[in-house]
Amino acid sequence: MAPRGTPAPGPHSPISASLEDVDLWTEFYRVGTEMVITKSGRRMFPQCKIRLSGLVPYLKYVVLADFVSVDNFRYKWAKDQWEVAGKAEPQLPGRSYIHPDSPAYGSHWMKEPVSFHKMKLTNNTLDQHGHIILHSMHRYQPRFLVAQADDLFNVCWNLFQVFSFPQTVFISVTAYQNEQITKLKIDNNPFAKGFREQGRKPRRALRFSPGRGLTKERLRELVSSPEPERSGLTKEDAADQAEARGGSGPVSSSRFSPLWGPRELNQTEGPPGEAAGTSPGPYPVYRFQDFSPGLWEAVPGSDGRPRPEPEVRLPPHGPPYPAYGPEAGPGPWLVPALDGAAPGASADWAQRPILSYACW
DNA sequence: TCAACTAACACGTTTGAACGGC
DNA sequence: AGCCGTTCAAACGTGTTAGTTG
Repeated sequence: MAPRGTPAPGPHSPISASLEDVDLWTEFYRVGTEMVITKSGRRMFPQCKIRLSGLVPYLKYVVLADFVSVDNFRYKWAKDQWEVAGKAEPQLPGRSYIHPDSPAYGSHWMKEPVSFHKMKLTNNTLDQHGHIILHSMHRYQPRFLVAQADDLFNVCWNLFQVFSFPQTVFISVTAYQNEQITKLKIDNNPFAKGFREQGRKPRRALRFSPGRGLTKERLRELVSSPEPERSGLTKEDAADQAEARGGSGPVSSSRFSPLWGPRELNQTEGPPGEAAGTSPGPYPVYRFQDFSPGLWEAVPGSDGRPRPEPEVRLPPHGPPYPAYGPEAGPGPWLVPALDGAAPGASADWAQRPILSYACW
């Protein structure tokens, strides 16, 4: 237990954070990182993992992550690149992922990299699992927040710092668009090892797939249908499927160009791997707009009385990293410049509450 | 017509319970 | 009884894929 009244880090605390696997992130970033989001929630790859330093070892901290939209556009994949498809969908109620170790002593956080690998992304706006809700085909960037706190419900919001990393910008998708990203993921994600070998067996040659609009009624119809086939699946097809699953079927070729391989990174283009903490000092006071009441209701011994609004300071502008518009170089993005704003700057950055909805 | 979405699938990894040996 | 290592099955996470929606 941290001794109360211990001098806390000053406004210019030396807390810093660096991104782990920065080379991998950079490699993904250079191709145009896509993160799959699903209704049931999908983990991120590469993983969000940061290394913290400069914390006071005997003080407790809460570490959390949230996501901010990078711009106000919706994107589409056309002609092998991302193009703006229109205005962004209205922002969803923000959710934050509180690291399950929170709160923990500074020494704990600094002992090893802080991993957010259990964090999941979803496009289900009605999600009740506490996953991070995002719109598909939008660009987002994770932010990492470190706040001094003895417990989750007694956070010292005057002493927090926000970290973000330019190479973690991604576009949320429901299915991969860029084959290069698919290849990168398969090559680097151990869970995708089954897709790494060219000799993998063809699957589901003519498998029944319910698809998006299958209702229970329709499913019942199909199941109870006297027809010997579903979705055109004949006995011969079924036999073919069985054969394919049995391992004696033809070998499917890789969907990827043999020319695609590890890219040599241009270090001069790569964004810095370490984020400067956004010191709370000079930022205007920001108040919560949508702090989940449920969070407060969960406080042990809560008396139900309204609590004072915690104060949060946010950076006045977008994160201090290079723009991602056309000026940013031959990246994968085709983004019109914003009027009166730096290309790629986050128009909503200062409008997004921190910890608007916490989940863990 | 087509981009976007969904969910079952095969396959590999991770996790944790059960077990045996010391 | 407690610890440690091994085994094994279930759970989990992955990209693929084809049907469906709008």
